[in-house]
Amino acid sequence: MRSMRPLVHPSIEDITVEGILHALSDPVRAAIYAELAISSGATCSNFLKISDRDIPKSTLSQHFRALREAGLIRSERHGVEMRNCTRCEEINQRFPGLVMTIMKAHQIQAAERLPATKRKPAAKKKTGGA
Amino acid sequence: MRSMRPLVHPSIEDITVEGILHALSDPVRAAIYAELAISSGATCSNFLKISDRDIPKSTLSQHFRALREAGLIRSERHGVEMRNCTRCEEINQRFPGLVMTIMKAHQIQAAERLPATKRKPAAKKKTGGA
DNA sequence: TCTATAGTTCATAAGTTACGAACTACAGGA
DNA sequence: TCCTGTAGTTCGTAACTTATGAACTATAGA
Repeated sequence: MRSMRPLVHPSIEDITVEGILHALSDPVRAAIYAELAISSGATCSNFLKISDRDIPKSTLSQHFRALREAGLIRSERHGVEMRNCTRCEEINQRFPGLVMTIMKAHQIQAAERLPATKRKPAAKKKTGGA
Repeated sequence: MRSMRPLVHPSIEDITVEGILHALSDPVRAAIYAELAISSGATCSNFLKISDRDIPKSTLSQHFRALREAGLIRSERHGVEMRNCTRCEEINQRFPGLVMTIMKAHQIQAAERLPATKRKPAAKKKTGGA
């Protein structure tokens, strides 16, 4: 009988920059992380569809594991489901601005891919033009 | 007769966050990039030894290619050698702070690995205080 | 031309990732 | 208690990626 290995959450000092970059270099994982940063507590199956793409649940489960073992998220079982939240405050203490800047860059890139008409009007800059 | 494919330098709008993160998630590539950020113009064979590790030149060549094709560096042949420099200003325009913050995080991590006596005393902060 | 140096390409072995099938874990009935 | 449904994990394996030695290209200088 196979048993279920316990969830691994590295302690803050065992989190590495390489690990964080690698985890967030995958677009599916970056999308999951971005969503969790907004809606803490989301579960694995909340992500069976990501940006019009179906992701098999075994794949999703591995992505959550990758994020968890890179130290980016914390997962907790609640009954039959798994609630996830980011560890952004801890990580930000150790690597100031790192995760935030990465997610911001992902946002910039996503905005560029949208046709201009679908983009949210950019927040007005102080130096806003004519 | 095999020919030598031309160097590929993506234009700034084809550079992706995923690509940057993936390229810099490798410790050898991050070390190369860090060094290039200081000593622009370094060549491939300047890196045959990195942090006490010997890297075969074919491997190094692939790492330079990965950095180049991710858009992080620009390589130019000068006679028999290849001079490399970062594209940090361009990238910083498009993804503000991204590369700098990543390199800073790598530095923080490297400093932690050194025994305290070997660490450079941290630069004094403006708000540095008792 | 020949020789030396710098770097690239190719073949392939080693490592990593994606995903379906089968499983564990838990909750809520009957 | 057992049964059923839902959530997520593990395993096997196919597909992909990466590292490296050997053989190559490209260039400089004698």
